[in-house]
Amino acid sequence: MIHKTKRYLVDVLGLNIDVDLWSENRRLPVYLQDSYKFQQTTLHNLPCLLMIALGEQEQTPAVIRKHAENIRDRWEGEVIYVRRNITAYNRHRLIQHKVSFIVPEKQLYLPLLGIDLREHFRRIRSEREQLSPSSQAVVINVLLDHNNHKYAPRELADKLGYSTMALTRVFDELEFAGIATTSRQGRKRFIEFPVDKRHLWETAGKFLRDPVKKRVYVNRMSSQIPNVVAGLTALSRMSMLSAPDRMTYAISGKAWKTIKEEDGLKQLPPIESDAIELEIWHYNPVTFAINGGVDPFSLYLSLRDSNDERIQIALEEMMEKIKW
DNA sequence: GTCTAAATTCCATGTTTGGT
DNA sequence: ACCAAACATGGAATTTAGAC
Repeated sequence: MIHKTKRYLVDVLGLNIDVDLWSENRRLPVYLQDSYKFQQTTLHNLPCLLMIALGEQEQTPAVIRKHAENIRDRWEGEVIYVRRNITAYNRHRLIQHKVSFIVPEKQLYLPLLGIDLREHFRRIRSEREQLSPSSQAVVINVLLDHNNHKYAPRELADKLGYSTMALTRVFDELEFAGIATTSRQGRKRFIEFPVDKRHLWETAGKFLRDPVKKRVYVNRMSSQIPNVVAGLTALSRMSMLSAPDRMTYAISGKAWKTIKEEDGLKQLPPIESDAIELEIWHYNPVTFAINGGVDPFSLYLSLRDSNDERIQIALEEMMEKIKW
C-alpha cells in the first residue's frame, strides 16, 4: 500500500507539464501564478490539485495555508502543497494547519483522503553501482583462477559457500553490469568472463567495493581467528612498505559473529597500540587467502581509497607483480 | 507421461543504515 | 535512541527441460 502510493507519487510528480492550463484559465492573482506551478491529478479517484512551490525560499505555514485556501475556492477537490523539502518545524505547523502536503519521495500528509501517513519516504538509493558481496566474491574467484573463465552456478556455490539461488542472482547482476555473459544449455546455466583477466579487472573495477564492512580492535589473538593477514600487514609483505606495528587480520562476518559470542574477546578503542586489528569482511577472506594473507585484488580494494602516498605506491608495486 | 536435477520464485530472517 | 527501509542471503516450494 505504502509502496504503491510512493510509486504513484513518483510517477505523478515526475511528469513535466509544459503548459499550465489550469491556472491560465483561472486568471489567478499574480502572486499565486508566480509562486506555484499547478498540476491536476487524481489520488484514489479524488481530484487533486498539486500546488508546487517554485521559490527557493520556504514560505511560512500560515501563508501557505492562505494560498491553499485561496486555491481551494476555485477548485473542487483537494489542494496539495508540494515542496522539495520542508523543514521539520514547518512540517509540524502545516500539520497543525491541516494543510495537505507532499515532499516528493519523502513525506506525505493527506488528511482529507484519510491518509495520515506522515511516512517519511527514504531517499531512493541511486542505481546500484556496487556489486553484492556474493557477486564480488565470484569476480575475485575468477580473477584468481588461471584455468577457467566459464562456470555453472553449482560449482561456484560449492566453492564459495553460497546457495545456488544466491548464484542465480549473481549471474543476473554480473550480466546486467556488463561484466560477464550468461548462456544456457538445457536447464544448465553458465556464466562466462573475459579470458583476459586484466580486462576483467578493469571492467569490473568500478563495480567492486571495499571488502571491509567494519574494523574492530581486540585485546588478543584467538585460535578461532583465521590466520589471514590483511590491511597494511598484508601489503607490507607484498611490497617495500615497512610492516606496521599492529597486526591486521581479515575475517568473515559470520565467523566474527560466532567468535564474538564464544571466545569472549575484548574490544578495545582503536588507540590501544597493542590491540589487534580485525577487518570484518563482506565475504569470506579465507576462500581466497594466499600464503596466509588476503588476495591482492581484495587487498587493493580495501586500501585504494587511502590518501597516504606510500600506501598508493605500495599498492601499485603489488599490482605490477601480479601474474595475470 | 513420469522422474529428476538444476534453476528460479516467493517468502522469511537477521543485519545494517539513514533520518528524525 | 529508535524506527522502518534497505540489504544480503537462505529455506521451501515451484518451474523447467532433459532422460527414460
